[in-house]
Amino acid sequence: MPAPLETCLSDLDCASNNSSSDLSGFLTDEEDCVRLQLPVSTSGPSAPARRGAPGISGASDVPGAQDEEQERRRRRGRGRVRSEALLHSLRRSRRVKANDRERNRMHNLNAALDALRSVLPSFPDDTKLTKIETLRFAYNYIWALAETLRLADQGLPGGAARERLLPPQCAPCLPGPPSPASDAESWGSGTAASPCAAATSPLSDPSSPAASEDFAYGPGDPLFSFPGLPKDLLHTTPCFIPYH
DNA sequence: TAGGCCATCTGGTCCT
DNA sequence: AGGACCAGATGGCCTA
Repeated sequence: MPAPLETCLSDLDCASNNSSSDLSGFLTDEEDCVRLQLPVSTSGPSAPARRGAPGISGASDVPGAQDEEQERRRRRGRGRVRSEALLHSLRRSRRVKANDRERNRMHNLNAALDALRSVLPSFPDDTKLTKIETLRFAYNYIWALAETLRLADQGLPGGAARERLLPPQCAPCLPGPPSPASDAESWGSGTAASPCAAATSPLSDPSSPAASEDFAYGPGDPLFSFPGLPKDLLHTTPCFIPYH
């Protein structure tokens, strides 16, 4: 008893899961027809012996014009079924290969995402950013770094610029994600009580979209912070990735 | 148990 | 024609 179609297809899936995208040769005539529980082509020397095989046809082998016509119809029918099966199998093989490519593509995408995570300031141990968090955080990080450079280029004397941008109190102020509550309190406030109050707040920067409600992360979001940069600056870092 | 995140499959669309 | 890309669907795993 040949394996049912579903089994054959799942076999194909298993083959693809083994990263075996080479499916050439799986569509050979008889083998495929057996696998797909379909009639084998009647062409060729072995065809007559297959006539009348169980499950294919109940026709007799008695010669005659009527029988020949029936046989021709039968052969045409078998051919159609066979071609449909081959078409189905062809589609299936293409799908399997496409799945393989898609899987590989997503693996590459994830590898790139891992590479991005690796260059972002690290969070506490065992904390892995999700995909969307990684993208948003990276955006914020780049924005903050660019903002730092921009401020540094505004003619502040070297040491002063650095001190203003990175006041000593702020250097260690973000060893990890701050609590949302404290973030919310310091969001854009720039109060004198803040250890980072001296830092420039880009919130006043008209080019900063930080205040827009369209942005994903608010002041309470831990992804607004990372070590080594002024808190005020960090907390006003925009994120252009809107919520849906 | 509900919700979030993820991997995978799938069909459609666009591009080369 | 075949590959890349995309978005929707689905099911598994984990956590609050």
